[in-house]
This record gives sequence, structure tokens and C-alpha cells, in this order.
Amino acid sequence: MTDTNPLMLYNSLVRDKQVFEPIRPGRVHMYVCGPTVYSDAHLGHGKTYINFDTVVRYLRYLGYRVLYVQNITDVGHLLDGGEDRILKGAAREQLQPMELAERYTRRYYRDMDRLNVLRPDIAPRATGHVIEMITLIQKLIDSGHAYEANGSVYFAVESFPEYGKLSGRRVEDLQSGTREAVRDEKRHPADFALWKRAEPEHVMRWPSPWGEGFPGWHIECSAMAIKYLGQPFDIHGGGVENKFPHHECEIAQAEAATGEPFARYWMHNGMLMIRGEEMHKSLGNFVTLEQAFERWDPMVIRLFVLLSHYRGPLDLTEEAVDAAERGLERLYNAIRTVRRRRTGAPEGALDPEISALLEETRGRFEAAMNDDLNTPAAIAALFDMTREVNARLTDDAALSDASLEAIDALYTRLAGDALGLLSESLDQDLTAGLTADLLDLLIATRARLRQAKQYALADGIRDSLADLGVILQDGPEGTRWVLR
RNA sequence: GGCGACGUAGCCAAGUGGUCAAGGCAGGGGUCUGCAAAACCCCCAUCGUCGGUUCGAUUCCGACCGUCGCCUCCA
Repeated sequence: MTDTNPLMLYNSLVRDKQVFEPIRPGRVHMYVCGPTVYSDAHLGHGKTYINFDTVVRYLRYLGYRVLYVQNITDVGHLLDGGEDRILKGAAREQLQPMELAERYTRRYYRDMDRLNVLRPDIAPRATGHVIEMITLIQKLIDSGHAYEANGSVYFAVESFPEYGKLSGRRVEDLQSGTREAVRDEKRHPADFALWKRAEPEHVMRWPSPWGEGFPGWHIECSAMAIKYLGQPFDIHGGGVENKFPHHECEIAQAEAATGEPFARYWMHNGMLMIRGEEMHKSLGNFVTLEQAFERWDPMVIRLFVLLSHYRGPLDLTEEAVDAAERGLERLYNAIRTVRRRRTGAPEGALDPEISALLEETRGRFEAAMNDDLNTPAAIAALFDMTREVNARLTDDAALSDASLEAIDALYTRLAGDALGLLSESLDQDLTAGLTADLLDLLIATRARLRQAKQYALADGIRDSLADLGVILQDGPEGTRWVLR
């Protein structure tokens, strides 16, 4: 743990920042609503899971042992028309539902891996937990919080007075958006489905005490969170757009069934916008992560996301992401130089001024992060440190190995471990031995040309390499190359 | 209509009741370089509008304008 101010988190449940105190000392149990795996993950998923990955990373940075559960929704998440997203996707791609779910689950993790989003410790699938859901639903029926109607089961919102406490809504104010067909089955328009009767043509179906059917979307998260994290647990996260009804319903189900509180801290992240508009297929501004990666390095996307506060909306424009790209390059350049300098650096103790700089940076970083994960302010501390480090690297070339090692270590810990911003992208110019040897040959040749003042030829080599994506940088210690 | 969020420099984005405000990108001027690149130094904002509270507000309150989210099972 640290010696700075305590970790404060904004808790949607109380609409204020609170000192974070885990239920079990030193441990954190955390749940985040995972994706519905019916198509490729998009930039919005990227923001959400980067945001919560950063929460997990920082908690671990602080020394907590974190148990992170993020589900995979592979059934029950319906479209407006009542069609199951998974079934629709399966029909679209002529696959069995589970083939589809498997395909997009793998692609989801592939994209998240590239964004340096750590995989959850447990990734339960909804279809693997139908028994737990049925058990929970039965409990709700037995306790009078749910009722069966024509093979479907609904939660009775009027039986749970606290319904609405997360989203600030009152049952009386809720409009009924329910489709005509099922409106008659409900006792109250705001009642929501726990279990749905499967029509004959519905492929995804399970036997239950109420006949063949499938679970509602909300009950999945309650059942899986309780199973793996216990009740109550520490942190529940998700996109703000799911605050109502999804999270509100999760609370109602879990707390009505057991009488125990569900999650202590509710964290909601803001949505990603594209040029001022919500990203939506119908607006034609839908960008999958795979598409975005063709344009930008995943770490650029990650930095861009962390450059704004997780709770706010984030408006993506090409200009803004390009700016983040340049910023990342600046950070990487400094780290690369520090690491290179370690070869052949003079022995010696850690420079007291460097030590002070690193301590100050660490303090500012932690103070910012402890204030409800203020990543923009934390990153500002890193950039300030980078300016100082660069100045030292240019001015006197005599930084001791101990100093360089300490700088490297802090970058690794803050930018790498806590923010997840360092990946193989950083080391890309250290790859491919043969390529590096050939480049060294070219650089040596160019050096001779420069000595002979054959600048036109020397610049020609530099320009040609630039076209291939290799940037040459001449410095007092010779020429270095980096990939762009 | 109900609930909620936001409006800070050319772009993105933190933040604070009282030396009129981080950081990144872009831009201008320097240093360094054969020229570049990288890097460093300097410059570049009165905080949506109008009121109010206060000795003093960008930061607190109200109204208005604007943008956005949820309510209609998108992360």
C-alpha cells in the first residue's frame, strides 16, 4: 500500500466519491458486465474494457489481490423486436448459436489482448449457468418477488421497494416499453422477465420448472456474480447505458432473493462517441476494433482512452487519436532511449535528483489515480517526468546505470503495470536480428558517405528507409533507427 | 414528458473559492544538427450566456442557451 491519500472511488449508488474499503482486507472481488458475443467488438467495447482493466490494474498496483469476473453473454440478450442477438447472428452467418458465440468470444479476446486488457480471472458463460439462474428465479418466486405466467417468469418490481435506487427512477414514472404481446402477462408494466417461454421455433432452450425456455438477460449477471464472488462483493462495473434497466434489475434480483446487499461500489464508465454522435450501426459510424487497428496501434487507442476520465463521454475524432499517437511516440522514445543508454552506462549510485524526480512523479501519479482513477492527471505526471528525463538524457550523458535503471523501473511500473500502456509495440525496433544487421550495414555506409560529405546520397538512403517505415536519427553517439 | 451528465485555448482534455487554470497535439520563436529527425527552452485560454451568494468564482446557487445519455433490454 502507499503513503498517499486513500483510494477514492465514485460510487453510482451514493452519487459521490467514497473511500474504497474492501470487504475482505487486501482482497477485491469485482464484476464487470461482459460482451454479448454476436458480432465483432467495436471501439465502445474498447473504451469500456480499457477503463475497467485500468481499475483492476491499479488495484493490483496498490497491492490488492483482485478476483475479476467478467461474463460472456451467449443467450438471452434480446433485440428490440424480441429476437435473441445470438440467434440472429447465427442465422446471419449460417452457424449454430454456439459456433457463433465461440467465434466472437475468441475474436473478442484477441482484440482485448491487443489492447493490453488483462483477461478476467473467471469468464463465465451464461449458457453454462442456467441451473444457477433457475435456482435463483425459484428463490424469487418462493419469496414472493416473482411470478410465473404462461411459462414465463417476471420479477414483481412492486415487491421490492428499493427498485430504482441506483438509477434514481421511481416505478410510477416508468413508461412501459413492453411489446404488446407480453404486456398482458405482467402484473405491472415495469416488471421484467427472469425467464422466457421458448416458442417452438426458438432453438436455444432449456427445461425448467415452468416449461422449456431461456433466461432473461438481467438474471445472468446476478447469478454468475453471486456464484463466483459471493454476496455482497466489492465492485460492480459496467457502461452507464446499462445503469437502467440492466444494473437496476441485477440489484433487485440479488437483493430480493437473499436480503443481502449485492455490490458495495457501482462504477459506470461514460460512452464513446464518434465525431459527436453515439456510435450506432444505423448512423453508419460503427467502427470495430479490428478496423481501428488498421489505422492505429492498439496502444494508441488505449492512450487515447486513458487521456480522458473514465466517467465522462469520450468523443473520438481522427485528429484527436492522431494527437494521442504523437504523444505515445514521445513517451516511447524516452523509454527506449533510457533502455538503450543502460548499455555501457557508467557505474554509480542513484542520482539524488533523479531519485527526487521519480518520487515526486510517483506521488503525483498515485494521488491522481487515488482520486477516482484520474488517468489524465496521472499521465500528465508521466509527461512531466518525461520532459525532465529527456533533458537529462540530452544535457549530460553521464546518468549512472543505477539512475537509468530506476527510471526504467518507474516507467514500467506506472505506464506499464498500472496503465497497461507498454506493449511489444515499444520493443518493436528491437526485433528481427537479421533486419537489424542489415540496417546497421546501411547506417554504416551512410556514415561513410556523410564523412565524405556526400549528403545527397546519405539523405537518399534516409529517405528511402523512411518510405519503408524506418526513421534514422543522427545524434552525438551515432545514428539510431526507430520504426514508425 | 421524467431521470441524469456535460459545455475550459485551433483540436483533445484535467482541475481549483483567492499568486486568473495540468498535460498531449497543432502553431510561432530559439538551441542542437551538414540538412533533417528526436530532444530541450520560450510564447499561445480570463474557463457557454445572464443573474445571485461572497471581500473575491472558472470553481457555490438559479435561470437560460447548447450538446449528450437513459427511460425504447447498445459497452
